[in-house]
Amino acid sequence: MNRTSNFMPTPDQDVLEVKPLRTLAPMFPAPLGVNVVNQSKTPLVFVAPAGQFPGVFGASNHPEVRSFATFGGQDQDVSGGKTAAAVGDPGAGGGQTPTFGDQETSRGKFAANGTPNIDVNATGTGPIDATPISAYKSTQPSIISLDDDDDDDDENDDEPYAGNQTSASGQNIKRPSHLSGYNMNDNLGSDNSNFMKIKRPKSSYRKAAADNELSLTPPSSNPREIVEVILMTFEALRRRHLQLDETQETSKRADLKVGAIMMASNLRANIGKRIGTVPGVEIGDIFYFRMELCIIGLHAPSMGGIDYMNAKFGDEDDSVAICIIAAGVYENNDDDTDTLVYSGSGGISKNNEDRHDQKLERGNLALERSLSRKNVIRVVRGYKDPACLTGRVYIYDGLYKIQESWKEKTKTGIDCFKYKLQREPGQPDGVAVWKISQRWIENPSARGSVLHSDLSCGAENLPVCLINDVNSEKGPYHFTYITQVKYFKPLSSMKPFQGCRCLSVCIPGDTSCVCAQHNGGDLPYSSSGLLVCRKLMVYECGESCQCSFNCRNRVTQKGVMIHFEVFRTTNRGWGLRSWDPIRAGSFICEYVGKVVDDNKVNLDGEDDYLFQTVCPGEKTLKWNYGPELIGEQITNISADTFEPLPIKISAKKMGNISRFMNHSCAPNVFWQPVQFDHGDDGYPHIMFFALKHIPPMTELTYDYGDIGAKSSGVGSNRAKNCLCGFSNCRGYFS
DNA sequence: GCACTTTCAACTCA
DNA sequence: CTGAGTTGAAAGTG
Repeated sequence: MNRTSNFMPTPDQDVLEVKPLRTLAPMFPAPLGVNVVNQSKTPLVFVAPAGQFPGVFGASNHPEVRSFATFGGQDQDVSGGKTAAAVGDPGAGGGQTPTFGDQETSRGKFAANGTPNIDVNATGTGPIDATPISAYKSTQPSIISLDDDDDDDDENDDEPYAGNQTSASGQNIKRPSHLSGYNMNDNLGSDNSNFMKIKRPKSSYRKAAADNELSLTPPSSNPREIVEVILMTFEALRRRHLQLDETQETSKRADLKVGAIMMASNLRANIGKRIGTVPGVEIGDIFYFRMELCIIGLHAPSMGGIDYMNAKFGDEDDSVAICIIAAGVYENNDDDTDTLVYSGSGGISKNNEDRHDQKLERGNLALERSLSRKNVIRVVRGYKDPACLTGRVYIYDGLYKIQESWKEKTKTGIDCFKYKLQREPGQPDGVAVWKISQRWIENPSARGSVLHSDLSCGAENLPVCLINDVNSEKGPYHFTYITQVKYFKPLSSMKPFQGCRCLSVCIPGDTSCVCAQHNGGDLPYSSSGLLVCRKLMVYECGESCQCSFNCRNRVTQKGVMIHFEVFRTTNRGWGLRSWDPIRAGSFICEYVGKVVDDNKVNLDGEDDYLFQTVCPGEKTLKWNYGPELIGEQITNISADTFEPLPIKISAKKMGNISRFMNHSCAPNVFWQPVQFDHGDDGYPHIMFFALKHIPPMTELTYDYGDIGAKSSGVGSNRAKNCLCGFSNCRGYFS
């Protein structure tokens, strides 16, 4: 396999040469496209916690069957649910009608190649990206170290790209020579006081134990995976920072702090500016912080709306725009998904005195130059987060070109530059998917191809649509929709759950909260309900707790909060996806079904809907990584130490939406044991959480597990061939 | 290289 | 619940 191919322009492309304005040094060292991965490094080193789940046999429950929905089986011999998330060859799907299924497919599946499925080069005469290398800190382990020899690592050839990154003006990007600045134990005359702005209590920046040192080597040369690792690390650190900040009265803005850490540690992708697509970033990708755009190389300014750079056009240099954020700060109409009128920057001010006409400089000038140079410009659109009143979501909407520009007076009477951008043809839908799914949320009847408006018949908080826009099949085989797990013994006979005595709600940092103690001292969810870390077990507050139902430590027990649809896939039965964007760490749903007696499980024959706690692949196991960057122990579970739970749940005859989630070796969902209504840790609730940010209409998949790994051994003959086709596909699943 | 400026953030709190 | 006020990081600019 040609490991460099993802980064190289094809030789015969009409390549635009991009070079720094003020240096003569080439932007990237030869040879072009040298890969950024050092294979010799161990990927991530995890230190797994000791211990395992106590395997006590539990009792049962009086599960409440809140609804009874049945569906006639069709004559077609295709089951829903547990089938491999087969990935179609992009070219093999000929004849498919363009549907949202296709849209979804193009997002998830083509991701394996990390190659955007549009040919920017073919879309006209405009210049193209000629900075093909997705730079990544690969050769130096990112560790927190007290070891400060004050040497000048800028001359260290271990960082092949260090001296070659440039800013838009061609200046070398200043980088830290070491990470010791984060150690609050000593200052050591660090050469960059920027580090000291990152405030963390001394204790949390202590040196990581030697056996915890890791190198955050990307999992592969696939730029998509690199970007995902960067974003997952950012989010994991941000959630943890938030958690720490709550208990200590430190300042907030975990996004900025973590962004700075990752910048300083060079844990970022696509360093160096470029015109056109960014490797590993796909149209429709969603983000929740500007810093995320920053660290993956999509949009460099941390606040500014216009990203621009000097590029060479023939023999001439020109400063052109490369990416804009349209977040509705200035006046703009946002009805059309293919055109965008963007306002130049400057002029507006909070107090009216400072208001002035916009000037044709910086970003505005770059946009003007892009109009004449006709280069493509990335567009990111920002919207209010429907799930969070104060939050924002950013959606990457692909490449646009400026068609015209003009100057007009705003309502407040200042001159404002306007730029009309037109979306390049042939790109998959980005914001259009967002807009239409938002419309369905407001008005579900606008959704076409509906077979059933609510599979749950009112049992869930929100209706679950059944959709088939692929073929004539009328629905999955008969099953009963239930919303709670059915244990084989009554709940009252199980070990009781020890609750807390917090009044009103549990407060972070309250050392007397029994529930926090169960969870290792911290509340497991952030204030917005995101799971902070993956754990062996999460203990929510339950009925035996004194706190109210509004307590933050009650998330999964409140049930489904997402607008789901069960939809017909093209080649793997029925699948599950969402109309809502889902943020990493969000609760999705519970694996509901009938808990089966371990002694009988093999007598029941084949059960495609049997959930077992089989060890998942490393993408799932690595969800938390990054704690070592703030000097904490790594608490991840590894495949070697993973211990399955005795619980087995069958959703064959009764279940909920989770029975439709397909398998993938590159999943976007993971399972997490959660307890709140009994104390038998061998039989917890199996709750699903988002592994990463999931755009609307993306199929939800989790890793069914690797039966080849150390696991229960039960059902090892049940292996199915996996067709998911991702670069690291194991080839089978349980 | 340093100080300063600019900026379609992201909070908090009244 | 909204808007004003506050604290910001990165990178351009001189």
